[in-house]
Parts: sequence; C-alpha cells; structure tokens
Amino acid sequence: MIVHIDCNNFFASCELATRPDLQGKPAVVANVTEAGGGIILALNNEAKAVGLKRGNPIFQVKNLLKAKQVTVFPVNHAKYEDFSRRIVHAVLKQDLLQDFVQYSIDEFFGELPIDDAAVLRDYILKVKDLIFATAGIPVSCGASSTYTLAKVATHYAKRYAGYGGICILPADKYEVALKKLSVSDVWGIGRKSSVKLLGTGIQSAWDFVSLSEGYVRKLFSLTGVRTWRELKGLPSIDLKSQPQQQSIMHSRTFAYMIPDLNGLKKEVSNFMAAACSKLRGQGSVCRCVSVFIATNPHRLDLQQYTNNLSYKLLSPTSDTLLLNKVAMGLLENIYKEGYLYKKAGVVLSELSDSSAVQLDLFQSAVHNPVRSRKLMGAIDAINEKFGMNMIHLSVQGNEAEPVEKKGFKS
DNA sequence: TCTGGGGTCCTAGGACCC
DNA sequence: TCTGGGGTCCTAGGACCC
Repeated sequence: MIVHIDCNNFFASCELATRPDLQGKPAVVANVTEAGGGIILALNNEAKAVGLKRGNPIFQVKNLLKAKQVTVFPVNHAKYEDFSRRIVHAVLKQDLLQDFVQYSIDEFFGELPIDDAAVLRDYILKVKDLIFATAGIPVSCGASSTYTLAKVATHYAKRYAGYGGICILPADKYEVALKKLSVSDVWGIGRKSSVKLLGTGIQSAWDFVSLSEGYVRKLFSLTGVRTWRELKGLPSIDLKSQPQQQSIMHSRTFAYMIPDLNGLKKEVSNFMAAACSKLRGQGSVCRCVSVFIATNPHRLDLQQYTNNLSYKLLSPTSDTLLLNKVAMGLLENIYKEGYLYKKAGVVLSELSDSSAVQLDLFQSAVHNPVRSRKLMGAIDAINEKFGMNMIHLSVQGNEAEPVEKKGFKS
C-alpha cells in the first residue's frame, strides 16, 4: 500500500508550532511587500472559517484581517525548509516506511506491505504521532494502491473528522470514493482540464475513470492517461526513480517597478547569489544559466515586454563570480530601455554532482576551479556565520542604499 | 495603489542529419 | 513544375503540482 502524508496548513502550522498563545485564533502567512502588496500563502482553519482564502491579495482582504484580528506572519521559507528537513530525518531515522519519497516541502509518500486495514492504520498512526512529536506539525494521511488514490484517501482524511486524520482506501471502496469526488479535486487534473471535462458532462472522478483510454489520451495526452490508470488502481506514476533535481530558480516580483539596467543588475545578481548558495549547499554544480525579466502584466496601460536568455557553459560550476558574470551578460542582451520592469529571475539548470565535474579542456587560466571552490567555501561559511550577504559582489548593492526606492511605484 | 515563488512533464514544430 | 523517408535534438508554450 502507498501511504501519503500531507502536512496540514503547512506554512501556518510551522509559524504556530512555536506560538501556543495563538491556539484557536485565526492566522495567515503572507508574502507582504513594502509596497503593501502580496497574497495569502497559507492559513489555519480558523482563518479559513472567517472567509479568507489562499491566494487572496492582501489589499483586498485588509478590512477582514483587521476586523477578525487575524495574525499575519511574513513568509519565512528558511523556517519551513527546516521543519520539512526535521520531519524527513525523523521518519527516515525511525525507518517506519519503505521507499520514503519527499514529494514537496510538505508532502511525503512511503510504502507499507500491509493489507490489513487495522494494522495499517496503527502503523500510519505511529508515523503521524512521530511527526507531531518531532516538529509539532499535524498531518493527514491516506493509503491506497497507487499514489493518486492515496491522495484521494488523504482528501477524505482531511475533510471528515471521523477518520482521525487517517483514511485507508481499499479496492472495494474505490467506486464510492470516486463517485463522491469532484473531478477537479483529482491530483493531475487542473483548472483547464476540469473545464474541459465539465463541458462534456464529466463531473465526478468516477465519471472520468469510466471514459475510454483512447478518449482520455486524445483529450489530455500521456499525463492524463497516467492519472486515469492510477485512479483505476494501476500504478503508473514513478516518484522513486526521480533523478536529482533539474533546476534551481530564484525570482522575485519587485515592490517597485525598475526602469534601468543598473537597477535590474543589482536585483539579478542578488538572485544569482541566492541561487548559487543553494546550489553549493546541496553539493551541485550547473552548466546552464538563464535570466528572465518581465514588465507588470496587470498594468494594461503600460507597454509589455518579457524575455529570457540562456547560456551553456563549457564545464559546470557553482562559482558565484563566474555565473554572475554570465548572468549580467545575458541581462544586458535582453534588457530594453523604455519599459518598467516588475519581475526578474535566474534559473540554474543541467545540474550535476559537484564531486564529478567534467573539466573543460580549454578552461581559461583566470578561472581556477580549485581556487574557486576554496573562495566559495569561505564566502558561504562567512555568510552562514554572520548572516546572509555579509560578503557579496559589489553589483549586488548595499542594503543601506534603497536603490529600489528610486523605482516607479507599481 | 496593491495580484507569489519554485518546480515537473509533455507536445508540436522547426532545424538538422543521412 | 515536380521535391522521400526516417531519424534526432532543441525550443517554446502549455498544463500541472505544491
């Protein structure tokens, strides 16, 4: 049986894990910006009960937040990654699940060779309790024969208090479970596909399963067929043999719009520093660098422009200096004067393990990989000890000079 | 006034090869 | 004027996920 573990209201639960004083009170996590923008990223059940929703722009619900005295936590990704890591370590250490896979920051899959529902439930309860004891995070669990059906089970575990957070879905219950499930709640069927299906009268997950494979193939291609098969109890998704991560991205929407190349250079080099630090942190190197910039798509009154450019290095590296030099060149190439930029980002791709770097025969003498590794190691160590960006490239700018303030209000 | 950030996979079509 | 058949690789765009 496949076991699915889903942390409840993860970001909000992380914030509240250390705030017992806020028990029973509404709280949300939002990526608030200095310009007053931002959206709600996560909410506890109390915040949901007052009518707030994930994705609500803060400015639209400002009054509601105030009226209901909702606590707003600024998003803190480092904290959530830390909680996530602790959960993974705890579960792996106790070895309660086989083939444990981390699917996202707050979702995990594992397997148990147990058919008996009562025994299975006991086992899963141990995992659930362990996670709560370790991290203070409540989770919901589902178990069934495939990943997709296990997610269906979790869906019910979350919605019906009677399950106590654990729902086991055996083969003789597929039909009733899928008949009660809207097709739009199926993992793998998003908004576009739901509209398509509802248009042809397909409403429940069971309706979807009842379609022919050929029809599903034609409408939704291979991914749709996989979902369709999984709902029938035929394992068709493989999460275990996922190779290493394929890309690292760092991007931001700016509080203010930036008109000039130098302003963008400062932002992009900061993104690059963060991306490289993450790259080295996981012991990887990258061979491909991309940079993208975009204007504000919500400002229909302004000229729109978005572009991206990639560069493939001769040999992979994790050197911030080298990668940033490339990024600055890419940025200069795609930058066009006369636009107000609202968002930019960098992507590092074609990742590989840093221990097996293929050296470039024509490597320039200027860039010495051994020296680079020592320098980057020293930078990471200092930034780790004294705070992020204690050491940085001069183009990244100085926090004491709020350059972005010179930008245009969005 | 104000609308996130970080990922994956698949497909169609074009460029190119023999 | 007419213009094959069989491949690979790359890219952009779309859809999905959390």
